[in-house]
Amino acid sequence: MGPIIGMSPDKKAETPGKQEERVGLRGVSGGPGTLPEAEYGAASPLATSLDRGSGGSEDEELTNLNWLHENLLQNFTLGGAQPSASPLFDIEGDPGGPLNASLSSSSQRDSLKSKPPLSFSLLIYMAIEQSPSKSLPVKDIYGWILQHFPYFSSAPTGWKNSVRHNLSLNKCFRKVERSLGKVNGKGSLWCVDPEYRPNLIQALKKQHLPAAHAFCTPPASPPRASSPPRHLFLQGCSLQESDIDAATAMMLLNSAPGHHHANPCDPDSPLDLSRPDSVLVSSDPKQDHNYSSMALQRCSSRSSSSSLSSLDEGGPSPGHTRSRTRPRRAGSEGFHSDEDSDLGDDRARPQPSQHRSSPLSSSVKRPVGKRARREVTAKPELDEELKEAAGSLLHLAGIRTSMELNKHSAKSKKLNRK
DNA sequence: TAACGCCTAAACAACT
DNA sequence: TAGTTGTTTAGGCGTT
Repeated sequence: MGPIIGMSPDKKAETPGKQEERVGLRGVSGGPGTLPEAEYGAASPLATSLDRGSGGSEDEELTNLNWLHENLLQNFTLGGAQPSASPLFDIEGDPGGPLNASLSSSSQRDSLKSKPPLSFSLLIYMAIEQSPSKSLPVKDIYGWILQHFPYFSSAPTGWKNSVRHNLSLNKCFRKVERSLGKVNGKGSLWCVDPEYRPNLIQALKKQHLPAAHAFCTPPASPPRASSPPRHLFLQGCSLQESDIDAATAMMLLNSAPGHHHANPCDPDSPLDLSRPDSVLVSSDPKQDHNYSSMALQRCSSRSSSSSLSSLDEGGPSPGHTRSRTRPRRAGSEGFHSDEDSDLGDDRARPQPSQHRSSPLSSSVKRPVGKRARREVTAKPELDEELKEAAGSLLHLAGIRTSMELNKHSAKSKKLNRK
């Protein structure tokens, strides 16, 4: 998994030195966008023990960890509303957070200059999810990315093209008609298709899980420089998969009816935490290294064998091999569902561009029926279940992480004695 | 080696 | 008219 890495700024030589001027994320001026100030200006409750105890030998890893730490966790925190309210943010017992100290390290400066090891799909997803309305115009997506990833501020404008390309091509994102979402301004609002949100979440998890494990268990061989950790390094090395699941649940909590803002795409269908398969968690280690749509399809297929999955209704269907038979160009990016299967084999064949470039194509090509089906899951009585489930996960994450921290600190003491 | 995922660039049309 | 937005195509690279 490293197309991003492969196209690192080093290769492209797209990292001018002016990045140094805006090392701190908080130093980035408020971007355009509708994001609340809390998302940008929140203090750093996330300083990890690693930030403080970073050794020079781990600089390579810390660069990436800090990158994720700084760029994602501090901002992608359950909507960014109250980051410090989460157990995951408090367990360090350092509410203030040595952000400045952290940012003073050269590794973090480097991390901010590095291209984020996340696909544009996930960047867009995070941007949209962090927006109060769960929808953003392209310009605000630009702004969010610029805000959180200063790398792009000095990168050639091609990345914007890539963003638009992703929005258009990636089925995870839906365009909201201007009449619904935005009266003024140019362009449409973009939101995350709730049907694909589990996929995106899964992808997000797949980004960080492998390395999280790798960090919990010291790697036998030094990590390759070309493949930095792609994970959300939550609270140092003490995270386990369940913790990250909890973190994901926290993230999802932001989408819960009682917590999330109106989603123009699907205001009534938050991710159903009461359904364990809503968040596709794979236990297959192989899938941890692949957040591709195929992996997700396999994953959903697997999970669907034991229970009814939301993706079973609207997502990839078992044995669906569309992406293999279809020219990869047609929607090769992003996460696929059986949306295409709804259309039959028509989509399995190359289609003239005229079909897709229809003025109404973007709004018509997405089946409406599935929306109605999904609404069934959005029962008001599920709200409490959602909250309880997420709360339990939060609690579990906090306790577990604290326990792990204690273990970790005890281990550190042992080492210090030696 | 092929398939796949992702990124990048480019072109074009539509819109503001 | 210029800039932005959205769509599409093509090609390259890395991973599996």
